[in-house]
Amino acid sequence: MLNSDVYKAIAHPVRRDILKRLRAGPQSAGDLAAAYEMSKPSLSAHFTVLKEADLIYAKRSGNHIYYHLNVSVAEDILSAIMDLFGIENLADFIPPENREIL
Amino acid sequence: MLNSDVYKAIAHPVRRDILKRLRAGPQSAGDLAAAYEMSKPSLSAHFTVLKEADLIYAKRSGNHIYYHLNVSVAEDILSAIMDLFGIENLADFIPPENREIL
DNA sequence: ACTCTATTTAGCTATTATTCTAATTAGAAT
DNA sequence: ATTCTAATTAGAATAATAGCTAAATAGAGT
Repeated sequence: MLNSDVYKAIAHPVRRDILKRLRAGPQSAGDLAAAYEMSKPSLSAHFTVLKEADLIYAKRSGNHIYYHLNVSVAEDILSAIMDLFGIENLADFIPPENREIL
Repeated sequence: MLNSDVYKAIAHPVRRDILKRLRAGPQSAGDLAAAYEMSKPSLSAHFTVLKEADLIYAKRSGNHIYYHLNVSVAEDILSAIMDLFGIENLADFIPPENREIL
């Protein structure tokens, strides 16, 4: 089941932006910090929230810490939100021009 | 675009539960209040948050106020979250046993 | 062992969220 | 017009979030 902290984690715009940045691949805490007008400790706190929600995970390499997006929870979030709205037929949400992928 | 308040709105378990209840159809504020061990004013505050996020809307009938789920924002939320995780192929998230619906 | 760099933890303050009780509003019905 | 019911708004207390600076930790390199 979906970690309930996920909802709180994605409630903050900076944390959502961090997730988007990590889509392109892992990034170090410092690289991420450079992207925001915010102190490193504040960013670090956001990393902690995202980690506790299991949305990212950290790997140390040397004295850098690289954060990775945990894509595996995405499916859980999507189905939880579909459940929230009682959406059963996911196909309705695939735009017509993409339907041939099936 | 998706109202940014949506994320905060669904961050609270009671508010998520309210949405789930409204899937079955509109319900009055009082009926909803009866379902929670919480004062009516507190529930009312949650309704306000959900309204501001455009997730529900109210219709008065007599001296009851009926809350309706705003299903039309569901698609927006789903695509925003897919975007968050860089998911492009939604079909990957339809379980095999449901794929014949397409 | 010392130092340098990267990052986190600690401690603090300000803001926002959540809850309550009491008071108010809105409409219906007598 | 008064009263009853349904729901909200007002006001206050407490808890949680988010930001900062300063201090601590972890590992790499000298």
